[in-house]
Amino acid sequence: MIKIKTYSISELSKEFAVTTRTIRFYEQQGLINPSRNGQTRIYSEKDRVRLMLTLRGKRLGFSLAETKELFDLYDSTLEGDEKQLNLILGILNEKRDELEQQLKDIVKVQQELNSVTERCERALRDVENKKQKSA
Amino acid sequence: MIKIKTYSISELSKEFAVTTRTIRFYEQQGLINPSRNGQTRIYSEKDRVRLMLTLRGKRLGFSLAETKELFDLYDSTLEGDEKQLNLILGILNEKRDELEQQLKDIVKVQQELNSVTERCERALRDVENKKQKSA
DNA sequence: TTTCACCTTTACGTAAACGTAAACTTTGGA
DNA sequence: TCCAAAGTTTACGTTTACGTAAAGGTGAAA
Repeated sequence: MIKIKTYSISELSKEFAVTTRTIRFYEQQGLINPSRNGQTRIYSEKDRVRLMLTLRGKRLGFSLAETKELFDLYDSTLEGDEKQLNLILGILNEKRDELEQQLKDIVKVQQELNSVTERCERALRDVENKKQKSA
Repeated sequence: MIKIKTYSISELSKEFAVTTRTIRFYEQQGLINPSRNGQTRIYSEKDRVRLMLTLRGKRLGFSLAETKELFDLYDSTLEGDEKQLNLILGILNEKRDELEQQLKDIVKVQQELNSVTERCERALRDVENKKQKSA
């Protein structure tokens, strides 16, 4: 009998710093699929990974529906027919383009942040200089 | 008399592919500040840039409130005292960290997308092989 | 002059992503 | 044996970011 590591809802909630409400909500939206021991939810490693991926997606502004779509795509790659598989590849390419755009956006915002920081540091030096003079 | 380029709401709405409702909403939230000709809004280049930045922020999952905070920070760099300026620099550093995290997230998701794509292409080749055999 | 495009305000509606409260069961310790 | 901790379902509430009428002003072209 091989034992596979499982997790309780509170364990996952602590590990990822989200409420149990959030985790149950993700299940309701079809993002995770824990098994049950009676009423109690039991989370597998796969559930844990999907939770992690869901949260990572969130940080990138993915909606839960988008993330679920990707999960469903992934699951269907093992059984899809040719047309289905080509469709999936198309969607994956779209996502790839989105991510490319996001990368560009991030770089631009980083540059803007740097420019604001410089402006701020200049202003700070000006204040210092004034203090110097008035002393 | 120097003429400065201005924009109507529908011009901006077309350029950035958002509804006029969206643009007015952003104004209501304090993100842009068009002047008026009678009732009609007149957008300056600064308004246009802020709209652009707001939309870029959105693509990165920034809330309108967060973006507004950055705009306000930027505006206050020219008049802030020392304490204020240091506070701003602190917030900027936080944002920088967030962006770093986002960059890492993007790279990971890109890798995952690639892995799904490969899996998908393998499945596609398998289908092809089967077709070959049965022929 | 009237029609059309474009602008306005006001205001209720909505989807997403949870928060929060109520009411209940289950289970391992003191 | 009894309590506290952790689990459950149900369901209404909340915030964000707009959508979607409704009702009206304005200026130019036909």
